[in-house]
Amino acid sequence: MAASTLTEVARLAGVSPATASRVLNGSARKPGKDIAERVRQAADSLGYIPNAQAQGLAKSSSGLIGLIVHDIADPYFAAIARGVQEAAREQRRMVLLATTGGAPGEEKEAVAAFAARRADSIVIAGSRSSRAEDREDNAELAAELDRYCRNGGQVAVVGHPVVGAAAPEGYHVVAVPNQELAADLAVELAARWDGDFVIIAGPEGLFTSDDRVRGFQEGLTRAGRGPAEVLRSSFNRDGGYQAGLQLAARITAGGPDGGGLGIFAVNDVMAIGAAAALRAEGLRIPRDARIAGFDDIETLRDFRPALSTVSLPLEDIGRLATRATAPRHADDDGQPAPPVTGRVTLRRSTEAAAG
Amino acid sequence: MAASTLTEVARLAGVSPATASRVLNGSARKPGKDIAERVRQAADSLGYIPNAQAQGLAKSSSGLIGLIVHDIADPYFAAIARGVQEAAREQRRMVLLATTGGAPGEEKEAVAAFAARRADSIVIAGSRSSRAEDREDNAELAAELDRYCRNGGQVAVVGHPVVGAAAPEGYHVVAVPNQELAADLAVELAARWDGDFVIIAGPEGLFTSDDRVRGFQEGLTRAGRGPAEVLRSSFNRDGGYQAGLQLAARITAGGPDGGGLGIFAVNDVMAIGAAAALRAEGLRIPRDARIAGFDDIETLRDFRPALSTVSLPLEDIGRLATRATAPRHADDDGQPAPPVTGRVTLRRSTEAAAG
DNA sequence: GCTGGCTGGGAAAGCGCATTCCCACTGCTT
DNA sequence: AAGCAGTGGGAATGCGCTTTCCCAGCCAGC
Repeated sequence: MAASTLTEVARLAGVSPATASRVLNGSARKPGKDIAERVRQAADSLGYIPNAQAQGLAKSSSGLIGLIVHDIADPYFAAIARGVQEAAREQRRMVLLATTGGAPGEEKEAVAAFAARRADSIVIAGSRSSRAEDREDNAELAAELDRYCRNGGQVAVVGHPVVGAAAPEGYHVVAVPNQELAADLAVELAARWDGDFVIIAGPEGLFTSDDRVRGFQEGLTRAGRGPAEVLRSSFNRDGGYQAGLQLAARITAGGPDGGGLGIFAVNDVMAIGAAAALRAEGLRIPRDARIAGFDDIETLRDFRPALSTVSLPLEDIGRLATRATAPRHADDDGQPAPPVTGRVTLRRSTEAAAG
Repeated sequence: MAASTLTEVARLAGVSPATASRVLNGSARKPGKDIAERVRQAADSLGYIPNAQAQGLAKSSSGLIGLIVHDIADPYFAAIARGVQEAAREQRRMVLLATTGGAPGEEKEAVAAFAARRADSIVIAGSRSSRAEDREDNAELAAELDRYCRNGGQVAVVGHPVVGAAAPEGYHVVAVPNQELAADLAVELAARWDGDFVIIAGPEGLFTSDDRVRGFQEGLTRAGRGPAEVLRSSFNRDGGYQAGLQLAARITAGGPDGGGLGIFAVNDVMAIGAAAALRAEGLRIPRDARIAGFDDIETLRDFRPALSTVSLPLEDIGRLATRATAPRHADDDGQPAPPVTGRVTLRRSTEAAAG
C-alpha cells in the first residue's frame, strides 16, 4: 500500500512538508494563495491521498466509529446500521463493523479491537444479556468499556446499559421504551380479544426480550387480565417457528385454547416464524390465532396477513446513538437527545375475526 | 484516546521497546521465556492495547477491509455483508463500511477514503451502472481503483467489473451468472405458463438488472416464445410496487392480458413490492398473475404465496469476494475461487392455476 | 586457547503526518 | 530612520510502533 506522500508533494511543489500539510489538510494557518495553488497542483498530479493512519497517529484521533451488532443480516440490526452509517457520514467519519452473535465475550473483543484502532466512538446495538453464564464476560466487557471511556472514548448503547458498567464520562444510553410499548400493545390487543394470550419470548436474560415480556404482562394486568404463559425459544425466525409449531399443536388439539389464541412474539422476525409454523400446520391467521410482533421491520411490512406490531424508529435509534457520541461543538445547545418513541401499529394479523 | 504505550510497558518490564514489541505483537524473533513473561505481565497490569494505527503505519498495512454497498439495510446487501464479515473474521481483519446509494461518484469517494485508511482490500458489492450520466463518475472510479491497485491494494467486485477499469494486478471479479440463471428461470416458467410475460426491471444501465432482463428474454426465446415487455422502475420495493400498480390496472381491465400475466421482477424486493400492489388492487397470486423474483432473500422466504425465484448464495458471494482479496499464502493451491452457482427455485407464486 | 558462527537483546532509524518553535521579512508607527 | 508587531515559511520534534543493524556473550570446533 505505498502511495505518494506529503513529503513528495512538498518537494515537487518546492515547499516544505509543513507548508504542504497546511494547505492540503485543514490547518489554522492558511499559506499564501500562489503557494497553496502550487501545492494543490503537485498533489493532484501525484494523486496524493493523505495517509489517515499517519494523520490519526499524529492527531491521536481516527475519524472511526465502531458499530457492534449481533448479526448484520438481521433486518433489525441492518436498519440501525443504516442510521449509524448516515450519522457517521454527517460527521465525516467512517464506520467499522463488528458482529458478535450477541455473546458478551465477543463484544469485549470487539471493543478491544476498536480501542486498538483508536475509534473515536463505539455504538453497541443489540440486547445485553444478564444470563448467569455471561456474568464473567459481561464483567470483562464492562471493564473494557470503562477503560475505553477513561481513555477519552465515547460509547453509546442501544436499549440497556451494559451490565455492571459504571457510567463514566462519555458513556451514553439510548433508552428504548420496550416495556411501556409492550404494555400499550397488550392493552390494545386485550381490548380486541378476550381469549388467552401466549408470549413467544427469547431466552431468559435477554433484556430486550425480558422487558417486552414484562411490559406485555403489565399491560394485561392493566386490562384486568391474568398473565400470559411464556414460551421461550431462540431470538430469531427459527425460534419463532419452533414455538409456533407447539402452539399450532395446541390449537389444533382444541383443548383449553380451542377457541384460538392471542400470540405476542417479542420481535417481528419471531412472529413471522411463528406465523409460518401455524400456516404450515394448516391454521389461518387471524382466524385461528391472532399474532403480533415488535419492531415493525420494513422488509416485513408486505407480509400477509399484515403483522400487528410496535413501530420503532430503528434508523433514528442508530442515528441518535451515533450523534450522542459525537464531539459536542459550539452551536450545540447541549440538550440531551430526544427520547426514542414508538407506537402500537395494529394490522390484519390481530383483527377481530370469528373469535 | 490516550492509553498506555509499548514504551511504558517496556520500561515497566525493564526491557527495550524492541523486545517488548517482539513478545507482544507477533514477530519472527522470540525473546527468552522469562523475559517474555515479564513483558506480558507488565502489559497486562497496564492494560496495554497496541495502537493499530501506529502498527499500520510502521508495517504499512492496516488489517482493514473496505466494503462498499448501496444500502446496508437492503437484505441483499446485508446478506453479502454477513459473508464479508465472516471471511474478514477468519482473516483477523476488520471491515470498514461505506454506503453509496449506488452512485459511482460516491463509490469513488469511498474508494478514496479506504485508500486513505490504507485498507488492505476493498470489496465492492452492488450493481455497476453504465448509464450515460454516470460516465464521468465511472471513469473517475475506475481511475481511483486503478491507482489503489497499483499501490498494492486488492479489489474484488461482485457481479460486473467496474466500467472502464483495467484489470491490474489485484483486481478480482466474482462473477454472478445472472444472465444464465434468468434464462433458466424463463425456461422453467415458460414450461408452466403459456400466457404473456412482463418483466419488471430496474433503470436501464444497471448491469445486474440488464443481465437478468437479457437472460430472461433469451430463455423465452429458447422456449420458443416471443420477448417479454419490459417495465422500468426503481430498483427497490417501491419501484416494484409502482410497476405492480400498472400491471394490476392492465390485468383488471382485461384487455390483451385478460387471462393473467407472468411477471418476472429482477429482484425479490421488487417482486414483493409488485405482489403487494397486485394484492392492494384486489388481485390474487398466482390466480391472476404468476410472479417470480431473483435472489431468494432469506427474510422473504416466509412470504405468502411463497415466491418463486433464483436462489443465490449471497453470503458465499461475500465470503468469496473477501477471500479473493486475501494475501495468498503457502498452503494456498492458487486455484481461482469456485464459481458462484445459483439455482431456480419454484414455489407457490408461479404455480399452475386457473391459467 | 582462540576463532567463527550463533543467539538474544538493545539502539536507532524510519513509517507519514501535525505542530510547535523559530526566523526572515514586510510594512507600520513614532 | 530605527524599532516594532505581524506575517508566512521552514526546521525539527514527536505520535507509537516495527525492523534493521549492531554488539555482547555463548558455544562448538580446530
